[in-house]
Amino acid sequence: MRLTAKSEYGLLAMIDLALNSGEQPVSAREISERQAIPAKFLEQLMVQLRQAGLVSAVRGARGGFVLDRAAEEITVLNVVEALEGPLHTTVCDGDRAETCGRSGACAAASVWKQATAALRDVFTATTIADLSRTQVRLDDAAGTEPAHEG
Amino acid sequence: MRLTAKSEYGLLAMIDLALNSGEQPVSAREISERQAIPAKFLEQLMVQLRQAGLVSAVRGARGGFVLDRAAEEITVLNVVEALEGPLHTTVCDGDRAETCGRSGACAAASVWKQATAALRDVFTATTIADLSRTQVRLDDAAGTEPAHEG
DNA sequence: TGGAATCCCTACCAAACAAGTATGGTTTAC
DNA sequence: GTAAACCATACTTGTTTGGTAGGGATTCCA
Repeated sequence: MRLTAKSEYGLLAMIDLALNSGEQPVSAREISERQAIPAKFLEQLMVQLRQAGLVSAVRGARGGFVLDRAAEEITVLNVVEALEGPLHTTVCDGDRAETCGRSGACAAASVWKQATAALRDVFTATTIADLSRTQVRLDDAAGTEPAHEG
Repeated sequence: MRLTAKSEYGLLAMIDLALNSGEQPVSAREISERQAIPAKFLEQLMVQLRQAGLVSAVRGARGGFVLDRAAEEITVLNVVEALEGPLHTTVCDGDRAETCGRSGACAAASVWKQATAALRDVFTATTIADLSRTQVRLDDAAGTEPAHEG
């Protein structure tokens, strides 16, 4: 239940990959420059995305990353959980659940559960493909420097 | 977009007040003992709840707190925002919104907006009265030490 | 009148976390 | 064999979390 810059950067990176990786992989440096993400920080995120099975890495010169499945098959939830860990309630959880005495039988807990479920719904309903299309549309409308080149 | 122990404690305190304050106000110490919340920490939260206009304080001996309006009229969002501040997006916000270049025209931002809206919906749909009824039902079903006495 | 209970206020603190930075190793194309 | 890239680990700096400490100010009650 905690969203940080990691999730934002992660989404931007995944959108960038969806839009720019064709035959060739896209290097972390390219993404970092295009999306204005600190290079070394992005490197760490790419490792997590790889470990989560969302991207594949190509090592060595001319290496980089490619999406490991179709952008339609990667949800925002996949990216967020890869970077922030499983989306759980944060509150009324773990230790507290026992120390408060009413293990599970707590009215407050139901609200947190609903909140988590609502977030999960939103994050599951949107894919990287959706966001890529949205981004292209926004870039074209603005006529500014696009995040995609080809 | 960040939920901490404050919100949990705050909800428990509000439910406790709804269930236990009749003619007499309920002291922070009573709440702290019944709900297993550190006493001095709860005191701070009660100040915030008072400043947000959710509870009224009665000072001096035999003093305490009472809800400032009907439990039906106090939403979870009221309590959460009183304790955590306004419910905004955390990510793609503030500085970042400018530095990333695409001021507003960012596909990722739309997801965070939807997420915040979804949370707001959940928190607005539930009142302290709802939670109090739920808590009574849970306590009765469990047959354990209840959080209400009258 | 004087405790004692209670809210009120400010300050302080340790641990965890966020968001990077630094350094170097390993793999691969050219 | 060198440069480009990923990979791994450790460190840093500032903020937040979840409290604690210590003393006020107010009010009931004996």
